[in-house]
Amino acid sequence: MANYQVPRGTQDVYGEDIKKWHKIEQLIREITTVYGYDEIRTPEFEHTEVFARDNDSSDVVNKEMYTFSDRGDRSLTLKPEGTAGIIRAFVEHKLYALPDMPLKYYYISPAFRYERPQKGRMRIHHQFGVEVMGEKSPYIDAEVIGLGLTFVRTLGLSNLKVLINTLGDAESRANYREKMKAHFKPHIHEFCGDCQRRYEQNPLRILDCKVDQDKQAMVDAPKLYDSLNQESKDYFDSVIKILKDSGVEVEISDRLVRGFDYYTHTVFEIVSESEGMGSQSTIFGGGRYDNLVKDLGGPELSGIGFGMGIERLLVGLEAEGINLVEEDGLDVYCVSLDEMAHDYAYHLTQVLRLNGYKTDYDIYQRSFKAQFKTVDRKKAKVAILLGQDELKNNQLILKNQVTSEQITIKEDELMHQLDHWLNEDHVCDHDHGGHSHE
RNA sequence: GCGGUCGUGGCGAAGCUGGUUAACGCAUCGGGUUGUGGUUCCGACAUUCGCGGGUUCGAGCCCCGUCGAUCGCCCCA
Repeated sequence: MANYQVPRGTQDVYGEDIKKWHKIEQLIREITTVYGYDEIRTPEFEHTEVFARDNDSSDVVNKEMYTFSDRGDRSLTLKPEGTAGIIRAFVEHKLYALPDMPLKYYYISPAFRYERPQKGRMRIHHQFGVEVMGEKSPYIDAEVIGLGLTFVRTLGLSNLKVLINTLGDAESRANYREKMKAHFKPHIHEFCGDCQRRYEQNPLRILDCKVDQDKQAMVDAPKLYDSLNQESKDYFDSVIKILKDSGVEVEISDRLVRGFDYYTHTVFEIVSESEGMGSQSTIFGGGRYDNLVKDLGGPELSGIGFGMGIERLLVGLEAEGINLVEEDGLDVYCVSLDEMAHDYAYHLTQVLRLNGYKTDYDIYQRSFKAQFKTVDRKKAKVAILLGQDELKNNQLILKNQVTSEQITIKEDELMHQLDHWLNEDHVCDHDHGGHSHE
């Protein structure tokens, strides 16, 4: 039996939902513009090695990638995240040679991950993300986090928590890694299978474990911060200070490690604390990466970025009862009373549309009553009534649906009257519909 | 990848221990004497219960499989 459902973990977006997406995308463009970020678009798939680098042991890379063969022996992978492809482009086009560092990019892109779907977790989801590459400064870290926060707050989210941590530089991490291995060595057999695997591959991630959270060895585990060298500590302290000085309340979370192995120094996660997020509460998260550019064949340049799941953002907005889209009704609806008037209604509708009025008419030539119901349902502000008598005398009946005022006018007065009703009343309203009739 | 719940018209949702007309609400459409709606009244609207197979004289209700959703784990946006 053919399966004509959307594939698992994917969805169609239409109706009210697509309007929310438009709103979000519009705000992304506005805010990134103000912050000076340019858009970058990279392919939906890359050579597999762009994502699967030897030193990355994350689950996303290890078991969730959509990898396929490109007819020959080339292995390609649908992008599971946004950063790697952008770094690849950064290196490939030698963008680091451009005059004004750092380079600031944003993207809106699908991401593909083979996972078990859940609320706020799809097999195709979309990320809004930014990357700032080529310079390393605590001000940049603060700016990136601030940009993301400004964005979600502008949309209306307020029930948020900003978690932040540092992984330090390579030296500090190596140092910590040894301490962790030494600490867990006598106890590791008591831990879950995942932890035992992490112990070998990336001991830092043991801290992420939810199962063994309460074990004594976990509680006593060495703190990452204590293994940091002075430079790493200073860097982190600066980031925190700049954030606090700019009014961002952060919660330092020394258990925050994050899934991708390429992070160094600052890592952060902005979570929604609203009920109804399911078990996926991170709205956006990211961190700094000192080695990724080099790993992808470029020079030793640092970068930082975040990824924000738009589907998950939508869940968060829903959870806080935020309505992004207000219904905007028609400006005008043409009601016609017989066949001749109907023909006239069609032409009048076109004229009004060309003049920038959102106009519709009844294509079915239904009854007067039915047409008026549509006037209501479509929230038309003005109804134009067309009948034999009016046609004969070159007149139109205009009914203002807001005030219920009804007047009969000459045909050539129409534009003036509509302008009066629909525009002049709102001269103080900066957010008017944007009619383009001069 | 593991465990739980669920899947009935555009939407929400009944359906008793399997029995034959698949409630009800919202929305939609038509009408209440031919040119004024949002109220109200009347009427219409699922050859069919995610899909496939099985048990049975008979299944939306039972069994198996499958697809999907959802919750928790894992992981992440």
